[in-house]
Amino acid sequence: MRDILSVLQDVEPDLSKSERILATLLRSEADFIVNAGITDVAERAGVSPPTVTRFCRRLGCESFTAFKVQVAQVAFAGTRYLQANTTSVAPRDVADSLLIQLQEAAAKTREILDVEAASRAADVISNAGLVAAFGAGGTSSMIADEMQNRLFRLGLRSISVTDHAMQLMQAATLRHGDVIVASSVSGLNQQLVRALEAGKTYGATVIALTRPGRPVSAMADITIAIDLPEGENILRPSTSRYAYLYVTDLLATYVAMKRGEESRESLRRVKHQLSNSRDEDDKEALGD
Amino acid sequence: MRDILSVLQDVEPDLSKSERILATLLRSEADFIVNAGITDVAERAGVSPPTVTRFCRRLGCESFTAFKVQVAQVAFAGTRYLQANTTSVAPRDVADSLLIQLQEAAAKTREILDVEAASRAADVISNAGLVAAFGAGGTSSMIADEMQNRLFRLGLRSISVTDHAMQLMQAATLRHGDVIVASSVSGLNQQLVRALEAGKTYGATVIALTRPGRPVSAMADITIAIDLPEGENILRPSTSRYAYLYVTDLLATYVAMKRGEESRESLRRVKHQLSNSRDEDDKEALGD
DNA sequence: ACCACTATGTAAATCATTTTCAATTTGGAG
DNA sequence: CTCCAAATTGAAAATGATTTACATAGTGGT
Repeated sequence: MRDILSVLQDVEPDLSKSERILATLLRSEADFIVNAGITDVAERAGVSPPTVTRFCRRLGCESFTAFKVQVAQVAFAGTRYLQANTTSVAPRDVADSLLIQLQEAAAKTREILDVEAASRAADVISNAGLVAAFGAGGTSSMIADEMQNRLFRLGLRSISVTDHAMQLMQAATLRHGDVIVASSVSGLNQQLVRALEAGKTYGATVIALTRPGRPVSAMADITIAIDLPEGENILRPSTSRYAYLYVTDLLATYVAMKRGEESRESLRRVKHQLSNSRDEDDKEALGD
Repeated sequence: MRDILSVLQDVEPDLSKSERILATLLRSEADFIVNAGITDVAERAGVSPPTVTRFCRRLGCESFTAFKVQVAQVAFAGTRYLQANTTSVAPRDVADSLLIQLQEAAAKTREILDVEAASRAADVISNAGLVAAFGAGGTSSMIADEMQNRLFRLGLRSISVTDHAMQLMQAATLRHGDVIVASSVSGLNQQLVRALEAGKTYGATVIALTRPGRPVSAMADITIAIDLPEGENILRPSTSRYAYLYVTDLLATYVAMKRGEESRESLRRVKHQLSNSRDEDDKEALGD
């Protein structure tokens, strides 16, 4: 289902004068439209209600109400998200823009997510002798650490290796039943591929969180595909870290559920030790 | 502005029988409601139209149309996000549930975010002699690392310290003009507080990403408040990591913008070296 | 078992939206 | 420049959806 703003972009060329006024209103005051009747919208734009109806039709909506729903879906947080690629440097606008990028990255990932593959991966991890999380570079090493951080709490033996030489060495020590969880945003990391290759020759299973159809994925037994377009603004961070973090969370949650009581007991122990040493409120989250 | 589902959760206890049917329908078939009239909704639920109107009012909406807009804002991805607290263990449901938690965490953070404080914090960081990112425990140490990872790319001298003893030692070496960025989800971490105290006595400015009104915040010159309720399901991860990551991104982006050309040049260099050594496609993101 | 209060539905009334149609404007050809 | 045809727009009527008012059924407490 296409969103109403991209439709607007398409039909904009053959819009009439009054309709262009409405288009501007839509882009700048979507939150107003969402909470107004057709009369209010017409008045604010200085056109007549029938013109508004016609505008909605032209945008592919059956009625004004259907149109409003579409607008609401785009303006979901009720505010100024529509200026997602705004060039504004006002702090509030930058914050909003960043937020919508985050939301889009996560939603897109969920959309293309192969839950079946993720579930199988969680199965393999649940029964692993050792889980080695491999990754290098900003996002990937963060994910490797996070994966380790999440899995050890569930009572799994796990390590994070973010150095290529160490990955290769660690891979050499693996055996059948062990698992490598490899993250690579580009999917091109040759040194990582070499480590995975080594691990496989010793019987380890390779799970890759990466872009499909690239060397890292080719080496994996199970690939959980994550494929996001990167933004163009070099000053802005890549949103892929949210996608990777989401998938890591998901895998950890699946593993926790599969292991059930075993994981619960392990988490309880971790928490017990933490709250003992810190005399903190028992309700605090696991790990600061 | 509270979202309609949290309102539903609140008022659920004093809902009548028919209204409960509608609540179920709302949770399971929001996408249907969004594209239907009040008559259709009434029919599908087996109740009368006035009951639907009354249900909407109880949820704080002026009219059925206003209600539909609210629903559309929550169900923006057109699917089944609404079962946020589902007890289903089907992989797809778990994935959706995790996603909505992520989205909510980010949206909530954006809502209560003090952009003015964040902007001031970015100013301080931009002009720092050294930025020391402190954090310990799962989320906070990840954030400290990430902060360092983001800032050094912008040409700032920065380090990440995730060990309490090292934090104290490092703090002792700081001087006027240096900055500590401290993360603490609980806000109670006493050892972190001690390190901050030390840093301040030597003239460092303290920026805290933490829960307001707690010891860590009390020690900070600038607090960027992050305050999220934690879920009850122990097997599920805390969503606060997304909120912290979001704020980290935001700070890094502000800093990058404030430093402008200086940061751009630094990023370009980092990228240049990376692509030289890896012979990767030049379009790849900075750092894997 | 009765009463009072709440919940729900029916039908009428209201209100918003859409359709129809007439007026105005625009663009092109003579 | 002027006239005509087509497209655009708005006023008013018509439609259709939603809400209100009221009556009935149900529920819980004394």
